Amino acid sequence: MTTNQPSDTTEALTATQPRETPWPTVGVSVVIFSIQPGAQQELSVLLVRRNKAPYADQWALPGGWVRTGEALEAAAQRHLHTKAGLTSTYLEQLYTFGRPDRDPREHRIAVAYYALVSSTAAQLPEAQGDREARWFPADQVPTPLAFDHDEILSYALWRLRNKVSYAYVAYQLLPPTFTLADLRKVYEVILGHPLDPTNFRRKVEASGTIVSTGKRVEGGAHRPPQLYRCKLTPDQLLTGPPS
Amino acid sequence: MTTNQPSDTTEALTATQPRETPWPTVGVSVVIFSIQPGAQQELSVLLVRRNKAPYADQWALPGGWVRTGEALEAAAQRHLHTKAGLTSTYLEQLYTFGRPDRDPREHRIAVAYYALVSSTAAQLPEAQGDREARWFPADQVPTPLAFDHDEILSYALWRLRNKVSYAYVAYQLLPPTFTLADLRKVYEVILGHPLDPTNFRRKVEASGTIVSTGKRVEGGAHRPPQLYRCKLTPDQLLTGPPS
DNA sequence: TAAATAGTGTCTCTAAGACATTATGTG
DNA sequence: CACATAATGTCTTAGAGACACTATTTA
Repeated sequence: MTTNQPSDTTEALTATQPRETPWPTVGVSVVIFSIQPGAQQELSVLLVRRNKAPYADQWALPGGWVRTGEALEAAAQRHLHTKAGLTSTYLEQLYTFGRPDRDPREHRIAVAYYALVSSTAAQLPEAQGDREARWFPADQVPTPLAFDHDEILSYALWRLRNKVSYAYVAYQLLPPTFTLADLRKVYEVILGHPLDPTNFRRKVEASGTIVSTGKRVEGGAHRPPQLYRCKLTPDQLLTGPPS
Repeated sequence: MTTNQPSDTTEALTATQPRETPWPTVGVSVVIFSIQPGAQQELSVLLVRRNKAPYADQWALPGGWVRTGEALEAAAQRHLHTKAGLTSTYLEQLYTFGRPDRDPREHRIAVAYYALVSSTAAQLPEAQGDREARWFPADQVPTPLAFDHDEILSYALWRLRNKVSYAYVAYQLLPPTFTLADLRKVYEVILGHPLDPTNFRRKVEASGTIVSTGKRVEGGAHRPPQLYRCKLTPDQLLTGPPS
């Protein structure tokens, strides 16, 4: 019975034949999104490379066990921190995946979350602990991912693309101050198509979710844009902005 | 260890002090919606009365264990059937509730589903198995419900009200043939406010989701309305109709 | 033919999108 | 001054909602 005891070393099992647990076990998986700073600003996802069977050497979503007595979201935050070295301002439950054969070792249910981290905080990851961790453009991940993580990822992408069009989640991907062009870029990158700068400005300004800091970007080759700050009231967190 | 073995009789435990399980256990809870036929057509929810501690005699959502090797949705369907005697055409995962203290006995995670059953199929329930089962108007349930079921129910209501405004779920609550007034009533009951019959008709007809059967309702005191049938194409299942 | 509900036609208002135009900074 | 991007203003169009009006059945 002790071999059924959950721990992070349980994954060291090399046996790939299914194990009969007395009931299904539970883990969390986290899809971590960010927009990488630099030239090609793309929507990116953090993946870790597995170093144990099953799916050894394949890329996977960070995640792991839920401990007895631990809230689901706390478990997600914990794995976000220990596996990816990140702290997220935004963490939302996605869906729970429970196909009995999704893990060849045993019936393990995964509660999937997605996290948004700001482009400033997202720089550091790389080589976290013993596992290799890397950012990949969201539409160019090294498929197939381990387990059913391809399915989880595409669902997360769908949800994010959906959510961005009716809620103010885009700010979570930006540093504290940003230009309107930055904000627009976030929407464009997530939605996958360009937006009219004119109409975008009008909608965002009408929403009342941003305040000018008075400062401007310096060093640009041309007319410098204003720097804004996000000002979200609680009731604005749900309903939203551009499409 | 055998006392930790999940089974439907585990609930017979009378001890209310928390039990340390090696890891969290998993169950499903199902919010079953229907619109009861008859005079006051209201949005209703099926509840079962608990006959064991904890929360003995209180009303609760039907649900129970997920078996090892059983898919989550299959577990939801099974409990829908055994606890409520119903078969649902529509079953959708809602959210997963995992607060460690949500069940006083142990850390049990609940994957919540909601089901829509047509008003014809919904007649029969009552006295299913040994437990009392009853339909309650969705906004007049006997609070507090057992566990965190109040929270689950209000989330389900929020989701249904939301979903009805962008997806064609209303048809799931109706018999195979129905009048436009019937369909409108479903929307009104879920949304909680009246809709303009004129504009409603226009939108539904424009959506192309209904076909006239050519028949009319007979026996009415006045001009008889047409009977329609739902004709949903796969790509219409997601995006939608009236608000 | 009166009552009641089914079903049609039309108007207004708002918001999204397209796009022309003006403003202001840097080389 | 040339250029590039920021920011403003205006027009068109599609859709939601309000509501006046016509049609058809039964008592």
